Amino acid sequence: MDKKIKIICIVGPTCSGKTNLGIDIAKNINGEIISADSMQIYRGMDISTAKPSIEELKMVKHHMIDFLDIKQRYSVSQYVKEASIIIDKIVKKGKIPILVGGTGLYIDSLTNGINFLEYDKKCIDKVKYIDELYFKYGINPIIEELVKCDKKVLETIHINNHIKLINALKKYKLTGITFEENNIKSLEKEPIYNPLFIGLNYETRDLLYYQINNRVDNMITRGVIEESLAIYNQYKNTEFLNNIKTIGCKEFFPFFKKEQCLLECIENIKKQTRRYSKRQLTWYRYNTNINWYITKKTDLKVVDYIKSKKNIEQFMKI
RNA sequence: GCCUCUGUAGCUCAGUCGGUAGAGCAGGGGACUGAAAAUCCCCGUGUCGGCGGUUCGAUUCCGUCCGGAGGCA
Repeated sequence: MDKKIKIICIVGPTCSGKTNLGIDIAKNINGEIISADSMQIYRGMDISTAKPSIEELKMVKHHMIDFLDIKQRYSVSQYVKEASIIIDKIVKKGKIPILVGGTGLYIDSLTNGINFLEYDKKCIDKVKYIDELYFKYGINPIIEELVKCDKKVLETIHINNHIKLINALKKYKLTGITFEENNIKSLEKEPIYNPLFIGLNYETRDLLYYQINNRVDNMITRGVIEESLAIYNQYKNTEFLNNIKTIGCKEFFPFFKKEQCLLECIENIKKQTRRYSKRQLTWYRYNTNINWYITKKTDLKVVDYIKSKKNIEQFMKI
């Protein structure tokens, strides 16, 4: 009955041990890893995005990692499209696809089979005026246009969330249908994947935060400052600098500009990472299919791998 | 030892001319469909240092004790 493609998804907040577990599992069940991380896609930010090491990358084949220039923009729709092709290839080789990553939107969009409507590339120019409008006059003209074409979206998206409002208007202009209609349409096709979710987390928030703080200190000794400086120097006078959203990289820019002392930047990275992990947990909370492995210890690898292995074996038999 | 200042939320501090208190930060919760490590929304009860006194009523005034900072010996 179930012809869906079995796929293992390892999720959890940053610092919870996803990378290690993913590699362990992949080695044991003949799998390949598809990263689901919106920042590890970029080249040049190895330490700040906590990419797997060169040794780890040699152990197991990794995809969707380290392939894009910082100048390039990326999006969920591209991710779903490209990851799907890769998964298909892995399965055809007789191997197991293992999705590992912290970007909940990417994972859910893929596993829920969200179908993003294709835009006509010629149309993208038609939508540029929206950014200009916003730049010149702020959010009001955007709202005025939305009132005319997609009033309902204003009930869904908060008025202060300008990015989403702008995107909603662009979406309408590109597809001719409302935000809600787009969402319904995107779910019309049955998902082709059957995911097994494995979630990693710590027993207390304090422990998670302790791990995060430690990791940041560790990144410093491993050379994130140098790594970030190289990026800063390369893009400092360009528009691309603002595109860099990576926590653990962008926070150093005020230091390089001599606007902030180093210690402040480091503390800020810790804080931003803590907040990020909290947002990740909020994202995962609603997904009741996740099999959580909660630990008191700071090393999740051994015990939890054994537990998840049993789970995986069962899952593969179905 | 004496004098002065000080003790209020996890932290830094407002404030109440006596009617039991509020900001920032930290933190917590939530949303999320083409930027998602992004973006946005919501959340402040705490022995007002302890114990007494005055008062209908004290975190506020007075006394005393205990912290902390500074000054004089």
